[in-house]
Order: sequence, then structure tokens, then C-alpha cells
Amino acid sequence: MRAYTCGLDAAADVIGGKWKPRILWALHHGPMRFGELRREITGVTEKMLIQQLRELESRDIVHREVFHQVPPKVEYSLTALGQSLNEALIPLDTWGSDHLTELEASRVR
Amino acid sequence: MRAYTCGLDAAADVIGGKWKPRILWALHHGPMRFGELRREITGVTEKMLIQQLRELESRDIVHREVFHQVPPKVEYSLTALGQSLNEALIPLDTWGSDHLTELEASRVR
DNA sequence: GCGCATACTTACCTTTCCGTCAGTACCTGA
DNA sequence: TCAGGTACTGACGGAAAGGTAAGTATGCGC
Repeated sequence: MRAYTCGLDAAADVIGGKWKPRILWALHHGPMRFGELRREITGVTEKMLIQQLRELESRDIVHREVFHQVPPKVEYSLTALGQSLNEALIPLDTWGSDHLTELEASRVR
Repeated sequence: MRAYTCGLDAAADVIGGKWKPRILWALHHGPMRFGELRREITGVTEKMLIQQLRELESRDIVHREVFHQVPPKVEYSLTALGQSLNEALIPLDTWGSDHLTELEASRVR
């Protein structure tokens, strides 16, 4: 296994995954419950959402807090590392928004 | 086909691909020939490099210029859009560099 | 005329990713 | 007692992404 060749490479590895950008974006406004995330991120299945959340958790990007209640309650939030990542993503989001039309146009599939 | 849900989503779609971040990074310093890129981006195969370059070209991120010589010469460079993308990627690269150790540690596979 | 360098192209195969769907466990209220 | 809400878990399969290896065209120098 090679080491990352640059910071961008490492960052891309962390946010790589179909739903990760949207998860990060959703958590920007504060902690959210699992069900809230599922409703917010339209199109995602429970399995995928959990899988991506677990990956982000193992990278110390999101924090998972279980409240032992009935019905169960689990909250997901950004860690300090996750927040710093989100800040670094702002310019990228801005870029995407600025060029949304062209990007939609050159899209494939 | 759904539209992008946010700018970040669109941007992730553009830079998504195993070698795209490294291509973008390599081109930051100016135009490069195909062979130069292949040597710079260690581990990439010719097929993958071409494929990813074509995708970036179709998105108007890189420009491809053919010099009709023998042996053939083809130069790849960033378009204006590509340069603005690269600027937006700088904070992300910085973030990755800043946390390289932790990211390497939590890496899988 | 032979090897070399350039920049590809193609067929084929493996691996990884993602989606569908069914099932688990717990307590609540009707 | 039975559906409903919560947060998961796991088997299975198809699609997409990526890798391997071989082949193409061109002209140069020897």
C-alpha cells in the first residue's frame, strides 16, 4: 500500500464515496439523528447511509452518539477534524455552484 | 438523472476518479506532455491516464493540444475553468497535508 | 530493414461499489 | 396482539470502475 502522494490525494480518499459530500454538507448545520439524515439526503438507502457514516466515523470525521432510549436515538455530528474538513470544502462548493450550469451540461450518463 | 444537489456534489463528480486529483495537481505547474504526466503520476497506466484526461477534457477542465510532429507530441494544460478548480482545491490539499499522519493511520485496506 | 520513441487503442478480466430486499430488536399506543 | 417508529444488519447480484497485456501508426537514426 503506497502512501498518499499529496494532501489532495488524502482528502479525496476521505470524501470519496457516493454520499459523503452530502452527509458532510448536511451535518454542517449541527448534529442530526439518523432518521433526519436519511430524510435530508434524498435517494440514499439506510444501508448506504450507515456504511458511509461508519467510514467517516472510522476516519474521525463524524462522531456517533447513542442515547439509550426507546425508541432508540442516535446522533451524528462533525468532529473537530470534520469541521476543519468542511471549511476546506467551502471553496470547492462555491466553485461547483458558480459553474453549475456548465457542469450539468457536460455531465454524462 | 437527478440534478446536482449542491455545488460540492457537482465538484465531487468532476474530480471523482482514481487519478484525477493527481492529474490536476501535476498540471498546476504548467502544460505537460503525455509522457511527462505518465512519469510524474507514478503507478498510473497509459490507458487510465488517457481515460481520465479525456473525461477532464470533456468537462472543459483540461485542454489537449496536438503538435503534428514525429514523434508525436501532445500537450495537456488547464483551461481557465480548470485553473479555477485548482484554486478551489488548494484548501483541501492543505487540509490533507495538515492531517496526513492521522489520515494515513486511519486508512483501510 | 530494424529497433526505438511517441501517443494512443482495444479486448478481456477482476475488483470494488452500490442497490434491493428481507430480517432483527425494542418499546409504545390503539 | 399488532402495527408503527427507531436504528440498524446481512445476503445477494448487477453495474461500474479499474487493471493487464497486446497491438497500432509514424518517421528517425543506424
